[in-house]
Amino acid sequence: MDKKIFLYNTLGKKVEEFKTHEEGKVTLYTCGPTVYHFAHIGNLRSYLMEDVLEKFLRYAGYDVKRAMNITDVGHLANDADVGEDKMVAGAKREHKSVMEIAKFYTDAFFADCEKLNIKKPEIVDPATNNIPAYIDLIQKLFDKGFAYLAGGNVYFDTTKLEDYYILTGHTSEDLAVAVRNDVEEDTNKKNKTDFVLWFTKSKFDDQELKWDSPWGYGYPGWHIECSAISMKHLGEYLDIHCGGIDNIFPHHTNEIAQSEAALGHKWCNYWFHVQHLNNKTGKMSKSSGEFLTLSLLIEKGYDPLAYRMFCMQSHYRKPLEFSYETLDNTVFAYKKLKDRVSSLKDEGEVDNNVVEEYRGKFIDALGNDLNTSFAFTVLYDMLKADINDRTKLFLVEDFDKVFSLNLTHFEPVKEVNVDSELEAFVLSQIEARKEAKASKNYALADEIRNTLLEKGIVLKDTKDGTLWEKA
RNA sequence: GGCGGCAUGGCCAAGUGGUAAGGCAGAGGAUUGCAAAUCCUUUAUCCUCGGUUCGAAUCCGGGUGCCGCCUCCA
Repeated sequence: MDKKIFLYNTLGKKVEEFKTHEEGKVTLYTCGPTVYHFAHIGNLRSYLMEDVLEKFLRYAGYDVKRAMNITDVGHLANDADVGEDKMVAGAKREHKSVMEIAKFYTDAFFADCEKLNIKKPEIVDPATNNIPAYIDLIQKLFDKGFAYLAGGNVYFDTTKLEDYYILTGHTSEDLAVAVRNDVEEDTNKKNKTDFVLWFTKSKFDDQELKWDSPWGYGYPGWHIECSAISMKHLGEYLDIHCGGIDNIFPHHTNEIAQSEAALGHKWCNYWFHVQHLNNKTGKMSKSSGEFLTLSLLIEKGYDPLAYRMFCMQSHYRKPLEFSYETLDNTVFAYKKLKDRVSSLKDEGEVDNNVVEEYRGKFIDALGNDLNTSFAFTVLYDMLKADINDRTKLFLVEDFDKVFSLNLTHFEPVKEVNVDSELEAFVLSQIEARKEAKASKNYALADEIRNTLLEKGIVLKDTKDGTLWEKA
């Protein structure tokens, strides 16, 4: 950690030097997925950039402890503020039990992550696993006078806080005028911004998942899980809390409210928010617009890692517009980059001075509010520089700890057992073509090349002879 | 209506006061029997108007456009 790292902090709305609560250690919390449907590639953009953040912090020398929840309890079903819990809706749609649905989509989520080389956080904890922790936390809020009971539900009283709007820049007047007209107001609340900590009496009666509590049989409000799960695993002081930008209000605002009310001191120092992925019509979301999943991209023939590179070429705090044109652009760039790396020879000796120089540039780029785009520039500059191939390979492998683009995983051109027959055939064809060329029978030479191409074999004539690869 | 973000060449994108990185595509050249691959060269005054400054893409103010949030969403 000899280099300073700077990150944009939503709390304060500016780029700040990153300092951990405990020297050399980072506690990192991520709002996990709600597992009632597949994640779309916009969701995955957030997790992807958070993965880059985590890997970069490790690269820079921090010991990172990261936790993530899985939301397998109630979220509402649709825009109109009516209907049933989303998990229940998902279960009905697919004729499965709620917990089966949760398991299915949790697995699907992590399968997507794996394809994108997103590391699974070492701590993943489902919301349904932590009911006693929510009850403890809510009890604490009662003891301290922040919670009240109304109409059977437990609410958090936001007026008891000094600065409820710390994350958003709103004022209480703003919301007083603003509230959307399609939302049915909850008359139990003392204040508009108060939120539910525990439901016993819900508009949504067909909740399948309910638990006993001191306030009655019911289920937790949707903010409490993140506070409780984070504190359970990461303690009273959190370094970084990540999430999508649309979680700033109300979810993260309310997390801060309940956490700091319970703890009696500042809870989390840095708030890291990833912007949306848009398409031409606007935000990609679960409830509106095009629902593009990773599986769909794969079906269309895209390498998930090309999507990873697509995201990293842009900045996490900029809205990114998805289009196939731009993705195709990245597909070419990714292939060219890998080809370039694969052509490096394992020659020379690793030059440690050069390594340190470029590692420094790489850390400077990413340490500047995770400037992934510039990190690629460092990579390209390094590949162009006048240094030996082994040093380049070493650095590519090193940078790839953060990029995670499998830049040094080359497809084996020849698989000894499986393709030896094919290899012999191709080599004989190459030899035949060479002879044809030597006798200036170009028609035959081209025919051989075209025939191989139809079989998916691409020939490359180089100074050292003809090479081939499977397209 | 309130709050917030964004606006750089065909596309993506860096840049945080000193005179426009990088990638992809395109063009020209080298190489090739021709191609592909590879290598070299090459393409902008930064949405608009005004201000501050010796000097602004970069700071300030007014527009315009796009996007998000305002208790379902990453």
